[in-house]
Amino acid sequence: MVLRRSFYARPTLVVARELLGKVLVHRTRAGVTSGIIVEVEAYVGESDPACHAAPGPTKRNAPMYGPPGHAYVYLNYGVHPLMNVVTEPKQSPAAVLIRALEPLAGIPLMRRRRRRSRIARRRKPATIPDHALCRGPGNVTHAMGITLKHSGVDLLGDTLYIEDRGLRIEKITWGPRIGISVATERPWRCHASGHVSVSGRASRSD
DNA sequence: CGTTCGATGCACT
DNA sequence: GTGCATCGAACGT
Repeated sequence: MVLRRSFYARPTLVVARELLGKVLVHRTRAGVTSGIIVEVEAYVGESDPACHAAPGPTKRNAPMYGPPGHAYVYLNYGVHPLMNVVTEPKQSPAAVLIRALEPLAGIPLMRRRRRRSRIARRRKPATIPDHALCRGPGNVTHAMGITLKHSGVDLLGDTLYIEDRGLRIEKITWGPRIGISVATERPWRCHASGHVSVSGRASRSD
């Protein structure tokens, strides 16, 4: 069943934890891709220096100031769209970054998308293992076909959404968020402990 | 094993 | 003009 608005309209750290085990689905003309969410990060409001809402409202971060249950997608390093899910009940700018999935449906399509992505095109052909297709936030968006055009999209629509399929991830680990230089003491990243599709090296071994 | 570094585009100051 | 919530190849140890 597709997650309702009320799922997202809760404190960001709660939504982050609850997103583990849920299934992200994207339906396109090319086909359906989906995967189990196994790694996320919380970015919580203007008081969080690592959150894109820290400088206040801008054109880019506008979706975070809107209703929960929408996507906030932005381009990172000129190469990678990163996908967030907008959270919190009111006009409180916060979101959860989707960092890794365990691929379920559309694995051949994911692999095709990864191979034709800008970075992959420059290097020699190498077969990407299934479990690495959506490992890392940039890889998630490439494999799922998520672009900047999805920023602001309602996740209660019928093309990009998140489902509860009754999966329960028992063991999770909280730790510092990756790739940021401020507020590194806040343990606002969580992932399925020891999962092969989780990004980072030390992270997968615990 | 570990670290460094280039690619690349857009929003923001 | 600057600086990224990254990726992975290429190098050093």
